[in-house]
Amino acid sequence: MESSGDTLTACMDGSATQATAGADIPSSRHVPTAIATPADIRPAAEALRDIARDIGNFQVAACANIASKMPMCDADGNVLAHSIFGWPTSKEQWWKKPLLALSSPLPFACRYESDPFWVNAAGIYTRAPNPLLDQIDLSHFDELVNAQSVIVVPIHLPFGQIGVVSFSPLDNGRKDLSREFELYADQLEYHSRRFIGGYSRVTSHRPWIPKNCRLSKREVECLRWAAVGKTDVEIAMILGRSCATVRFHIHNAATKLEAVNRSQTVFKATQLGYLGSVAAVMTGGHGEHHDGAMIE
Amino acid sequence: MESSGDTLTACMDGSATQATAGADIPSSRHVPTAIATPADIRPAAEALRDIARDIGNFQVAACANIASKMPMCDADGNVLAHSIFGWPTSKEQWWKKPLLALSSPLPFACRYESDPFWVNAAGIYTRAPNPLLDQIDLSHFDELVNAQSVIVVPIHLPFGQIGVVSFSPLDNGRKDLSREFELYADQLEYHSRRFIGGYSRVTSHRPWIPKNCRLSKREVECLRWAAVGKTDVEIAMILGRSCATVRFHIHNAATKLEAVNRSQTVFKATQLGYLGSVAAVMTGGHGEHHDGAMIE
DNA sequence: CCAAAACCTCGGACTAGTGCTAGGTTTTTC
DNA sequence: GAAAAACCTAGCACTAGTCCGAGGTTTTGG
Repeated sequence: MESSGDTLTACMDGSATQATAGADIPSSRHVPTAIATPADIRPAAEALRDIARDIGNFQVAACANIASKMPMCDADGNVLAHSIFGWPTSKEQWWKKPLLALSSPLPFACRYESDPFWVNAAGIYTRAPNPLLDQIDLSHFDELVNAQSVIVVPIHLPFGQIGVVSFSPLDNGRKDLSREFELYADQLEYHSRRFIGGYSRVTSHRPWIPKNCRLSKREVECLRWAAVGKTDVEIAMILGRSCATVRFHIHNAATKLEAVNRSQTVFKATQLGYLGSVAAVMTGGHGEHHDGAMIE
Repeated sequence: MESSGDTLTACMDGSATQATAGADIPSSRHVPTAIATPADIRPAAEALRDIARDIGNFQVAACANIASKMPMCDADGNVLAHSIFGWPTSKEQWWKKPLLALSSPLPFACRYESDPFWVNAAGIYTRAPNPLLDQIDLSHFDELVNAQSVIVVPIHLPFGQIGVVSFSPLDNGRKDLSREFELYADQLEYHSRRFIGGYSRVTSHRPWIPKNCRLSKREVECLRWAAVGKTDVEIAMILGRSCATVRFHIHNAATKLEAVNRSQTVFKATQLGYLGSVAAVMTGGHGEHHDGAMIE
């Protein structure tokens, strides 16, 4: 209990509230779950494990990218789930069952929510209502998640990457985590974010360099409609331009993003947040009540 | 100074560190920057403004979606930048200049980084190195950002939405925020995240419901290659399958995601994190050293 | 254990959509 | 007022999407 408590006091409260009064703060605050180099992964994972245990007797499960089945490993290639977080090493399909909670409804919920939440077989409990989570199928919760309940921290990262850290009570059988969630969600979120963010930074090299990717207004406008499935002809009608013009703009955007075709252009533009979210609302909508153009 | 100090002590430290010892914690901790309903937007913005001022005499600038030029407004339609954050109301192109810091290099940096950072004309300073930020052009920093330096909190949200909150010193002329960043980044990040996250939740309705969007392994595999610009023929060669099979899988994925063509399929799959990040590394790469398949 | 339901593998032909090259026009910038 | 962007247009070769079809394999559920 002391390890997590001290750390948090130091990094989240103590320094900040007194600083304007001129208190002397150590210039390099050590956050145990932060990761700067691959060598930090193991100690950071251990720190996260200890914090979770001390706070509420939780077992940790972490995934840096819900799109990948690659397990998280330390600098020497040891799987964190086994070597640190204490999940059993079942020989076959070890990643399917025990890599925890990630089998089914949890990653789905993470796609739709950025705030921490907690789950049991009866529902998903968020701090603020999110209708999208109500549609998630929890019918096989018990089998898919090795616990009666679990606290989940979704972590949305650049380039469309989604990570997740889940905390399940070692005292199995607990079905209500509302109190723990209320108390510890902020801390768990903070450390999870540091951990997953740092891990992603040091492990995934992204050599992609869209040098001059300053898309123009028209280009984004066309891309936006293309992303929601409109064809050249439709976009041309919507924007009141010729079909060829639409193609020109999209081709220009592709050049700037160093993409070879329309799909890759949409993909890269989405990853970079050019089409973010607003387009989603248009999918089922009637257009016209959208935001209009965007920052050029 | 008292308002922010008290609040932070209560919500981030006090409760957490003592809870395991059984201290009695109020069941509903009030976070002033949290937003549950549209009516909360205004008080939350005021709280954020006050916190920023009290902490380090900062002025706030916020954008819930860097892809949209729509300004953030309260429930009555008042632009927060003017009515609360205190930015001047220039008649023409008000959103271009003063909405401030958001004009140029800042949103770009937010696309590549999920951790808070601070910037001046000489560079971008992160807690951990990020090569992608070194390529950003800061040559016109002074004109584009109405300050000599600024602390930036990027906020990555579901559906590929990217928001940002920036804090610029009211004491203009300050060029070094390293100390302030060290001390306050965590707090600023916490409140910014609550504010932007809550704002996005209550303002953007996303009626999109991909009911059964459980993509199969092959489907994601094909989509992944399609997203990086491979044609059907290329994907067929890569996977050792026929061209018809590749089309079958991608068409199936499109059906599940309720997409009408390939571009929209890639778009939706990207928004949902199915193609996240891993594919980016393949763009400039030589394939094969990728993660392989993904969770089905 | 069997059956149903997914999933996966293929082929061909036709239509709609896209990529690309080569221009011209308008607007912005210096 | 010239240069540089950005914007607009057109036609042709190619690619992707659709519709038709056939079968095999793995999961699911009774």
